[in-house]
Amino acid sequence: MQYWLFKSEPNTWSWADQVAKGEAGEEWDGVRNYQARNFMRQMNIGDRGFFYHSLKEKSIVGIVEVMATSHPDISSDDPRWDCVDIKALCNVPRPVTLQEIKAHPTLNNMMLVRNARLSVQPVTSDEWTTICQLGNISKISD
DNA sequence: GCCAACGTTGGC
DNA sequence: GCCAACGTTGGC
Repeated sequence: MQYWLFKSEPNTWSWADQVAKGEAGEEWDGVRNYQARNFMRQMNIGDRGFFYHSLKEKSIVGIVEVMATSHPDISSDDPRWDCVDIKALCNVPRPVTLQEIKAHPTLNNMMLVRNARLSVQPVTSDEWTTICQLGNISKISD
């Protein structure tokens, strides 16, 4: 299993919006960046990701699961763009802030720090574990 | 509100 | 193929 990070402006698409979709999930559409698209093409069903709120909040607030692999993004008439579908798995009881990430020796080299603008990014298993600990995520139910 | 970082576009 | 100009994003 691989780990990822999905970044969203909360006023455009928030964690609450994602949670409201429940098991139905939602297409992660609208990505118009080759690097982000290529990461989505690498995703498999069951991969997990952090849901990050940019702008004012700047924190990881949720865990999602990839429920459909990459397919054409119907929100674009340009065939270049693909997207995956994700569903909310659980909340992060104690949101992990960008400030903490930057200050943490295991996390301060994350893509989120190095390239804040990339909207879909890979996360290493070390980073995943560390953030789960910081966020008080004891166990993710299946 | 400002600006740095990054990506894209288009002229040459 | 280079690079200047421009638009967008997101942290501060």
